[in-house]
Amino acid sequence: MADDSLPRVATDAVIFTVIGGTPHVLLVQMKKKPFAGRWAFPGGVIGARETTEAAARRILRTQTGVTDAYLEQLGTFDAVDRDPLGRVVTVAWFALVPAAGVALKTTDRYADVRWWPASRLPPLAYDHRAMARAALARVRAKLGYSNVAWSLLPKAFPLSDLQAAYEAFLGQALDKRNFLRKLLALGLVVPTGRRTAGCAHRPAALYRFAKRAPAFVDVL
Amino acid sequence: MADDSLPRVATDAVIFTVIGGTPHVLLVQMKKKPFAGRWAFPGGVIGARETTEAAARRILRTQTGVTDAYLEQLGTFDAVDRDPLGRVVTVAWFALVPAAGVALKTTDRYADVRWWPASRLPPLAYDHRAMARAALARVRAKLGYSNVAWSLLPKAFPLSDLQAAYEAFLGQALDKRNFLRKLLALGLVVPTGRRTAGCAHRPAALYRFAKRAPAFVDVL
DNA sequence: ACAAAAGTGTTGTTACTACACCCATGG
DNA sequence: CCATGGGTGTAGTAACAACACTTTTGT
Repeated sequence: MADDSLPRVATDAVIFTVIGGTPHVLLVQMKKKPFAGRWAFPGGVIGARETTEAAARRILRTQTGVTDAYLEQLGTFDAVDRDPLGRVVTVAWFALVPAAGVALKTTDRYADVRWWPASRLPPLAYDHRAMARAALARVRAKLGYSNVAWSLLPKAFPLSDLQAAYEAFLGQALDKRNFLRKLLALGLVVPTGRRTAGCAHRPAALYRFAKRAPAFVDVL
Repeated sequence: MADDSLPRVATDAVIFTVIGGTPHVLLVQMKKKPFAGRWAFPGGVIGARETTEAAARRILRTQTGVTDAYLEQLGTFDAVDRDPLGRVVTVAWFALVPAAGVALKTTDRYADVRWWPASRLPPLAYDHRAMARAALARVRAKLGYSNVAWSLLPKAFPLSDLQAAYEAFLGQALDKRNFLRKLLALGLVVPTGRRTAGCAHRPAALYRFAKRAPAFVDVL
């Protein structure tokens, strides 16, 4: 048993993706009391010589297999009674991953793992509802002033997919022409020269991000 | 002695103000080894039933007497070796206070307390240099898209003081006319009807913030 | 031929930037 | 009367928003 006077330090990972034009987050279903059956963000107490960032990367890898996603510290949640079993201070991180090629892996720690639409979450354990709100607000803002959308898409993508990702998180429709113009003018995306194939309509040009690394840009 | 396998949780407070047109931060001089004589942000391990926000408010009150400043979580710093005496995870908060009416109070914990110009800091203890960089970047950004500048000024102020605060943090000159127009158009400041007096030049109209509470606005 | 999504230009409006002179007060 | 900072308007420019039809492919 841990010393009652010292808080334990944990990490929670809020993992976002876009599925079918709407933002989704990864939730796990808890096994243990007092939240058995409840859904929550995957997380846990950090190792003795582990940083919270390393823990977040570990969780991301364990649950999704993704290793190079955009990962950012969201903030620390430390209300005294947030965990009924004792004082736990948790550092939340959020990640953006492309939906394609992610195979969710359940572990024996959890009863289930699932993508949930970010706007229709089930009741969550701990203070994870507030965490979800904060994370969604952060991602929305971040998309507007940075290039982090690269982390939501595969290396090459039709422009409509990128636009759909923006529309999904921003919750509003954007104009195709203005959107393309802006992104090209900023040098954010560049054409690969390749095209989509096998879809029942005109093939789309594939683009890639000029930089797949965080940068500040006025997208909107 | 604390259990070596459990990190301790601390808070550090990065307290900003504007003095003579340049941004300053509050630093304390450490007494104890291994950083005796070094400057650092005031901070310390949190109480058993204390949140990091409460701790930050306590530190702010203790060092400056200020109780109602804008306070925001900056982020958590948790490199394994950031404290040579053992694992300490610290949650940094930053505050904005008006220079006028702040009487710095030293405590017996520290050898000295002083305002330092944010661009010319002495060597700092721990990872506080990185903390300072992050805090300054955050404040700069925040001033651009929010009304938090209210926390840097007294309740009534001449417009030139507000402009000086912006210029101090942004590091660039702004145009008087454009600045006033923008703030009025946004409804961010309103004239009080009163004027400055006793200065050796034309008296300035005093303004106040429409809201002295956090809000999002496109200032720049 | 039809369905489905891709691609492509122009125009009006708005917001931003740049800029210089006179005014009120204290000493 | 002089020094100091306060106060005020306009015009050019650049960015943004709104908008509809044609093209290419698969079935």
